[in-house]
Amino acid sequence: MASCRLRPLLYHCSFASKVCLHVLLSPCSSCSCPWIIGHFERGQVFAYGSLRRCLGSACLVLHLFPRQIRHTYSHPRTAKPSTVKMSWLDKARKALAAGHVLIMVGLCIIEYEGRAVSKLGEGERIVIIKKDRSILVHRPIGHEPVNWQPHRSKIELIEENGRRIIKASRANELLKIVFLNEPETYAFQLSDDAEFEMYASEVEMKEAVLLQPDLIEEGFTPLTDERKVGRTGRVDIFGVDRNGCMTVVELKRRTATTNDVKQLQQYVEELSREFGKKPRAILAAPSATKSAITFLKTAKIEFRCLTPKTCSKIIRRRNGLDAHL
Amino acid sequence: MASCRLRPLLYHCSFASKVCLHVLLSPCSSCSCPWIIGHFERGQVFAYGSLRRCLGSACLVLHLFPRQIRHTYSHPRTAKPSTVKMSWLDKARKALAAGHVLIMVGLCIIEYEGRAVSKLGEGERIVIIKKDRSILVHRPIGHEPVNWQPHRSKIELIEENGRRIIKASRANELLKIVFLNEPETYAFQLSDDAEFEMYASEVEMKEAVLLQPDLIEEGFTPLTDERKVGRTGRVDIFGVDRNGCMTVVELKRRTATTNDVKQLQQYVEELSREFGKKPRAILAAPSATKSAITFLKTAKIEFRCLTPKTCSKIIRRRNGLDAHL
DNA sequence: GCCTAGGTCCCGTGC
DNA sequence: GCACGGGGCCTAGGC
Repeated sequence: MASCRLRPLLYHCSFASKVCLHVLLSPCSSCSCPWIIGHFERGQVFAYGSLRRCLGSACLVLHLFPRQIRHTYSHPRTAKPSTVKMSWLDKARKALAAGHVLIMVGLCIIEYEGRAVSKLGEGERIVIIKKDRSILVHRPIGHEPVNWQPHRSKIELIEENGRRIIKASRANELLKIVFLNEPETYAFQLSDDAEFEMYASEVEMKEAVLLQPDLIEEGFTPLTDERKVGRTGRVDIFGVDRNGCMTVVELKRRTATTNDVKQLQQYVEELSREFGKKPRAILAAPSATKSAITFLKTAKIEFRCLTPKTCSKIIRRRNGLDAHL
Repeated sequence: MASCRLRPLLYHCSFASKVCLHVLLSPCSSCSCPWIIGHFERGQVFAYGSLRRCLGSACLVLHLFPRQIRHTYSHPRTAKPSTVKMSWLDKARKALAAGHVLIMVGLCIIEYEGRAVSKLGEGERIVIIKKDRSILVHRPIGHEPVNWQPHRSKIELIEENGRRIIKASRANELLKIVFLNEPETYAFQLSDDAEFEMYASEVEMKEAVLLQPDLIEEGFTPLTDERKVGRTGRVDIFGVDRNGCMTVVELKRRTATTNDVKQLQQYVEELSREFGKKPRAILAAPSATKSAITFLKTAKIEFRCLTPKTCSKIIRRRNGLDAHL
C-alpha cells in the first residue's frame, strides 16, 4: 500500500507562463499510489509524475511548466478525468491524506478555545496545514500567526450548511476556522530534506569556551558543563580559575538582563551553601543592559564580553584545522 | 493618484471549478488605479475588478469563478493584453508595491546572517511576504518558520543569472532566499480589519482580581497594580490583607515554575529592604510544578489556585451585569 | 530609543 | 510524562 512519491505539485498554476494548469490528484487504479492528471489549455489531458511502482518507469516530473514538459503519460484510466467532480472537501481531504501541504486563502471567522480563548471576526486570511498536521492562520500583516495549532493536531475538514470548516484539535485545545466562501485552495507535495544549520547559538558559545577557555580568562579551566546547582538550576560552565578558585560561567548569546544576573546570583548563593565557599561568577555575553551592569557590581559578578559570532568563528577555525590534521 | 481597491485576488487559480484563470495586474491607462485582465480557457480576455474611479461604475468582483462572472469589462487599452509579458520580477514587485500578500512555493536555498547565522540547503518551501514586509519561510513540517524577518524589513526582489532571489534586510540582519526555479507565485489583496479578541490572558486575571479581590483572599485590598520593585522589577498587584499587612500578588496564567517563585522571592527581599518589613507574598496560578511547590514552602510564599478561565468568566459576568445596569 | 515581561509562546533535552 | 531553559524568539507597554 506504499504510495508513489510525487513531487512537488498537484494543483499547479504557473505564474510565469501566463498559462494555467489545474491538476487533479486521483488514485491510481492499478496500485494505491496517487497520480496526477492535468488539464491543459487546449483541453488535452496529460498525466505527470512518477509511475515507478506501476510501470517500472523512473520518470519524475518535478515542475510542470507547459513548455518544459518532458515526460507525459496517458494513464490507463476508465473514468474520464474531465467528468470527475470533486468537492472542496474531497480534494482537501485527499491532499491531506496524501501528505501534501495545503494553503487556503479566504474570508473566514476563527474561534479558539484551549489554554486561552480567542475570537476573530470576518477577514481574509491565509491558512496553512502542513504535513505534520500543524496549522497556521496568518493575517495580512504581522510576523506571528494569529491562531495556530502545533504539530500532531487532529485536523477535521467539514462542510456544514454550505460552509467549509476546519477544526484542529489537541488535548483541551480547539481551533475552528469557518470559511464564509470557498477558499482559494492549493495543495503542494513538498520535499525538503535539507538539514538546517544554525551557527552562533548559545551551544556554540559553550563549545568555543570549552575548546579555548581563555575566551573567559587566561588560566580558566572548565571542569564540567551544565552542572546542576541546587534542586533545579544549572550553570553553563563550572570550572576553576588560574588560582584554583571555583568559577561558574553563565553564557548569554544576547544582551544580558537583570534577570540573567539575578539567576547567576542565585546560583552563587546555592553553590556557597553547597561548598561553604563563595565561587567566582562570570557572566559572558555580547553586552548587558544598564541595570544589569549595576546589578553585576552589587552582586560582585564579573562580566566578560563575548559574542556568539566570535565563538562561532573559533569553532569553525578549529574544525578547519582538524580537517587538515 | 489614489488607486482603486481591488479585492481580493489578482493571480487566481480556482480550485473548485477545475478551470484556471491566470490574472494579470496592469496599470490602468486612464488613472493610476490597478486593473485586472484575465486569460480564460478559450483565449478570451476579460477585465474584472472595480473600475469605479475610471468609469463611475460601482461593480466589484470579489471572487472570480468562471461560471459566476457577473461583471466583465473590455478595457479601452491600446496595447493588447495578450502581448504583455511580465517577468516574475515585475509581477512580484508590482504585487508588493500594491500592498498584496505574496505567497511563493518552490525549490530554494536560504541563508541568514544577523544575530545568528543559518544555512539551509535545497528544499521546497513556502515563502510568504506580507503587507507590512514581514517575511516567513515555512518548511513542509513544523509550526515555526525556519527563517523569517519581522515587519518593516526591506524586501528586495532580484533576478541574477536566471535565479530569482529575495533579500529581506533589517538593521544587521539579512535573509537571502535563492529560488532554483521560478517559484509558484500567488498574490492576494487581503482585507482583514477584524479585531482579535483574546480572553483568559494574564491581563484578564489581573482585572478580575482588581474587580473581586477575594479571589486572592477574603479581605484583600489591592492598592496599585504593576508596582515597581527595586530598580527594574514590578509586581502584578500590590495591596494589603485584612490585617493591613502589605501583600504582593504575582499572577501566572500557566503552571508556576521555580523561576516564577524565585522572581517573587526577589521582590519580597527588595520590598523588605524598601519598607523595613517583610511583605506577604502570594503566587496565584492554576498550578505549580513540584519543585516550585518546594520552593514556595522554603521561601514562605503562599499559593492561591486561580485559573485564567475563572477570571475571564468573572470579567464577562461583570460586564454582563454592567450592561444591565 | 532602551528595557521588561508575556505568550495558547514552541521546542529540545534531560530526568 | 514533567520540567527547565533557549530562541535570530516576537510583541506590547512603559519610560
